[in-house]
Amino acid sequence: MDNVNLKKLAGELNLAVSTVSRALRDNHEISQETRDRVKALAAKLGFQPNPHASSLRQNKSRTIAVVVPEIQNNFFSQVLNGVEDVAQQKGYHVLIYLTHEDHNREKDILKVLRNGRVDGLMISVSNTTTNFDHLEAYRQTGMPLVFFDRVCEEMDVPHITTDDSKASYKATEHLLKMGCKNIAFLSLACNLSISNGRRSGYLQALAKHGLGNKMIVECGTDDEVNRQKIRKLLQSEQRPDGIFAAIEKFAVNTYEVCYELNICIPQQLKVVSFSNLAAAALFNPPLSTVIQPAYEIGKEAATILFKVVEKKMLLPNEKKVTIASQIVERKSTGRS
Amino acid sequence: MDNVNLKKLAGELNLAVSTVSRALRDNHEISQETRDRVKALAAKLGFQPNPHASSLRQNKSRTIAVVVPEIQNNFFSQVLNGVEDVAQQKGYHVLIYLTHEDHNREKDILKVLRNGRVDGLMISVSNTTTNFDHLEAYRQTGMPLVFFDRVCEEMDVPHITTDDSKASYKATEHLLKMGCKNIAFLSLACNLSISNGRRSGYLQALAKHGLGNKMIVECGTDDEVNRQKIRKLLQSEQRPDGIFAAIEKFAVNTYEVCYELNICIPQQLKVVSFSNLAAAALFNPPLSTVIQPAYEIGKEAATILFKVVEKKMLLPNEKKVTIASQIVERKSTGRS
DNA sequence: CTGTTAGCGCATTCAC
DNA sequence: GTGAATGCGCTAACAG
Repeated sequence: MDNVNLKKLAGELNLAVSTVSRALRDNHEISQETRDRVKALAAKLGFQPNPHASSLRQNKSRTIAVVVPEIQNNFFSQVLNGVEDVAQQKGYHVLIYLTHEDHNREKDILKVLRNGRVDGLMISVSNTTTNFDHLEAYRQTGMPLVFFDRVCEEMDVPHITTDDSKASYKATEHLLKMGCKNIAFLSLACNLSISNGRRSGYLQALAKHGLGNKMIVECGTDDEVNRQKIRKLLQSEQRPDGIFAAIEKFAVNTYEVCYELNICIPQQLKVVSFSNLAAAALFNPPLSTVIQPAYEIGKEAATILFKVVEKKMLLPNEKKVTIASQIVERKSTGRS
Repeated sequence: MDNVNLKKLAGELNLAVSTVSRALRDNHEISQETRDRVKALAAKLGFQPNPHASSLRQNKSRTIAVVVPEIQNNFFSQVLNGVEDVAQQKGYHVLIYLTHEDHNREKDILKVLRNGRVDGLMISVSNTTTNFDHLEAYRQTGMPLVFFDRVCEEMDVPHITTDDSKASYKATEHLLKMGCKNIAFLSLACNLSISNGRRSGYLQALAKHGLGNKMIVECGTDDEVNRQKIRKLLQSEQRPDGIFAAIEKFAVNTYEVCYELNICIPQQLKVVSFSNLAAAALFNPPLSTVIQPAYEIGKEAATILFKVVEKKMLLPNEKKVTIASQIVERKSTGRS
């Protein structure tokens, strides 16, 4: 493999390596003529500087890491889309890591990244993460860090989230408005440290409207387990007339159980869910959704991360960015 | 930033840098005792070797690149999931690049990767790619390359695909079996070079059953344009009684138009589509789908790529891997 | 078994 | 304006 490098260019042009290096980086000490010659040859030979050598020398890699629980999920893939757009535009590279909601994987990933492989890291923490030492250790190295969506509120780093609590409040209120008296919340099994705005928005709405009988069912990753829990809920004595699902998956599980038990949506049960699925409109019946601004979150998080990486000052309002979610009302919460 | 490196470890332990390096890599020339001492201190100080230095020195980066048209798409995100699983297990890192179906972006990305940043590359080419010089140039550097899903058949590198043509044949035959006489195919606007098995499977099935009246409608990325084309199709004189969508998006557009025009699925129109959307079962009516083995494709492609990277011989059957898609028949193609 | 030396490719001093 | 020399942190060849 005849790698073309600075030395080779220098040889062909009878110049010093350092001159070539400077010419390519448009250093003003180099004459225009030399710059042009160097660039012409570089283009001709398809020269690409070795990124490891540059990174080693300059102690920066023009690479960021994105750590997410999963990617089989419209929300995170749209976030990644936003991140990649900004990164590509700024000439950065994006490393992707999946934790699969596993705290240990998350720890391992962060450990490996604590060494200059990347210039910065953005993460949405796993829901099994109860302890933030690994994040703290990462931050201690001085490397830029940004949280998005699933944040660690205790840490003083930029957060980019949606208005979970408010959106959740509105979604619950919407169910109440449509006549529900008895609303269950299908919650992510969440530890205390991770912000749990969705749950609190639900509770606040119930409290505000004087409905104390909260029903919170914790669901997880296993579809069959979720269906069992929902089945039990819908067959219980005080069966709810409304369900608010914290994530799309749980709404899907709810639909499945309703088909199975011949429960009519929305007549017998109204359903609303956080979801970024465009096809929710095609469901039977069309699913009312709380749509998170996923792409924007990714874009914003990346933009802020790059600002930190490039040591620009953050404006005060860039330290906690909240982008509003949007409720789309469809038949699943319609009047019977 | 008090970076801990080999030199520092060596200093603290009164050893040579090279000894420390070898100890950490479990070189058998180093005494067990020394190895233990070194490792203990490394663990204590949280030492992580600088990846750029290693990469520069060893001329490999333990990193691969995945280039896909988009990620907002269940198929590609499941592929990525498979890739990441294998990579994480093998201690590799994954760079992700999106082309947004833009040939020029694809070219730029490949150009930048032609310099040792990654040890190998897997790509599903953009549908605007008509010229493969950039891929050929990449391959010329000797770097491992693997195609998946959208391949360039002319090039002699491993291909991992699903049995597009066969699956497409079966899906079309399924529509025929359910009574369709007039089947339209909603096709990706595809150039000739990219394998177009889906279209040929459709045509073969029609030919086999003596139905010559093919109807191929080329759809694209813009939803509204697609809907217009489908609207026109469904309002035409020889309106089809079956639609086979090459990708999920087009099926969604079809449903939207059917709702709008009050066309009943499956009574007036049967619909089947390539799709990896789990929620297709919840559609109104549930959508019959051809499910591609996306996760497996990612896993297999990554496994083969790593084999090539590690210079292992490929078995003959690893050069062209085909993993079967699966048809799931639902109400959208049911008897009226 | 361990130390010394050299060099990966590049950017950056410091000379001239 | 340009060149020579240095070192980023690591691994590998060669000594001993």
